[in-house]
Amino acid sequence: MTTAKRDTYTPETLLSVAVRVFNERGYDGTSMEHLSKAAGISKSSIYHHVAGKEELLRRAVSRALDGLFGILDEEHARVGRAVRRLEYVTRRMVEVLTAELPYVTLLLRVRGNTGTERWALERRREFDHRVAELMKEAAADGDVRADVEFGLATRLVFGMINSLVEWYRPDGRGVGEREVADAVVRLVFEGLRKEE
Amino acid sequence: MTTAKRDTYTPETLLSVAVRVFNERGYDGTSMEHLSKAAGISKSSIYHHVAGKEELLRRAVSRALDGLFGILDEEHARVGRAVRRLEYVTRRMVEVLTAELPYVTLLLRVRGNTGTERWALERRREFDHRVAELMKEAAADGDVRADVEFGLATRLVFGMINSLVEWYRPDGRGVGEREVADAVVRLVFEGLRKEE
DNA sequence: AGAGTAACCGAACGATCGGTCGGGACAAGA
DNA sequence: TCTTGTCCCGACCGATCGTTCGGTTACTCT
Repeated sequence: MTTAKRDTYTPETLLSVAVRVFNERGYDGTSMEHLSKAAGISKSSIYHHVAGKEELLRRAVSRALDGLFGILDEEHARVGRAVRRLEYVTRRMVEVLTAELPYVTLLLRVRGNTGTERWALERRREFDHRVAELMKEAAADGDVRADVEFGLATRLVFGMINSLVEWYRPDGRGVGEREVADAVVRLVFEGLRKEE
Repeated sequence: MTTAKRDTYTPETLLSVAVRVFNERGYDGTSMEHLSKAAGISKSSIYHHVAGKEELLRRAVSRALDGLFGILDEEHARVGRAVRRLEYVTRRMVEVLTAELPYVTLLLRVRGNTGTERWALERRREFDHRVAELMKEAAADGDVRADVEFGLATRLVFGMINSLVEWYRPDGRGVGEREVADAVVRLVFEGLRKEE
């Protein structure tokens, strides 16, 4: 049996606990004492698995960033008409956000107080820039409205997608991931007003 | 001369400094030492003007909440067809967010660790609920698309508007408040895709 | 001149911060 | 049985946390 033994921590399982607490209390609002209570082991035992608090943060935001950048490597994000690639990236972003929700949540809340946080912010800006390029291309193709500047439109669309981390909860019988992705794509591209 | 003397702090002027630092470092990531450096007075002097760190937070989020709830009392938000009221509230939210940017920014980032923060979260939920009711009415009128559930649509629209605090900076020659409000209303109601 | 007060300060408080240290319990391999 | 390594612990570290205290300066009012 390969699935047995599951009572001891690994860096990964400890990370999942830590990320949950980070999101509940905020990274700065979480002490190692909080983490030790949530994990059920002593504070010093945490250091047997990870180097410290900041490494937990680095592991978490790395996982989120890998998921996001992975989207840009997919075929549908690289080939085809820009507006179609933009729509694909939009949908995939929703999927990655919901799949890696706690990690992306943490990523979107870093403020830049430490070196790790500043690195995360820089990578985020890089991702945003890549998507903004896509929006720019779609605008050049004449496929998106010209009366909203592409940089502004990009930020607003990012805002809508990223807001998922503030309210989406995957458990139980809420809205499903597919339903959210459909709603976001519809609202972003077609708008709220009923089509006549 | 009534405009002279402006070198001593009042609770209000101290608040504006504190809110700026809170937004730069996060509330939990800001120490009273940070505040004293930013204000140019000693740590203990801060307590001459305000009761403590949490009172600064309470004053700040109160100001933001007053601005937001004030919208709902305005005439255009109370009378008329629901979809028109919704459009009005959307535009006014952008205006309040930009006008009270640092205060609303702080409000949107509270996590609920203290009593003050939990109170702020509760009032925010109340505001969100009021706007969701508006969306529900517009849907009942048949004025907004029926293929996106109204609660989901409300959250996504809130997400787009609230994302302003992550990037909008009023200084210098960036995008103006009016331009942002126009862009948000257009994207929310008409969508990104070019109209044929 | 004297009293009152607003604005500020340095020093210190107990508590908590992230992190270190030496060692105990226990299972596996020899 | 002895060694080795994993996993964990309580006790403790110096630093920093939000806050308090006693006092000084400077201005206003009488």
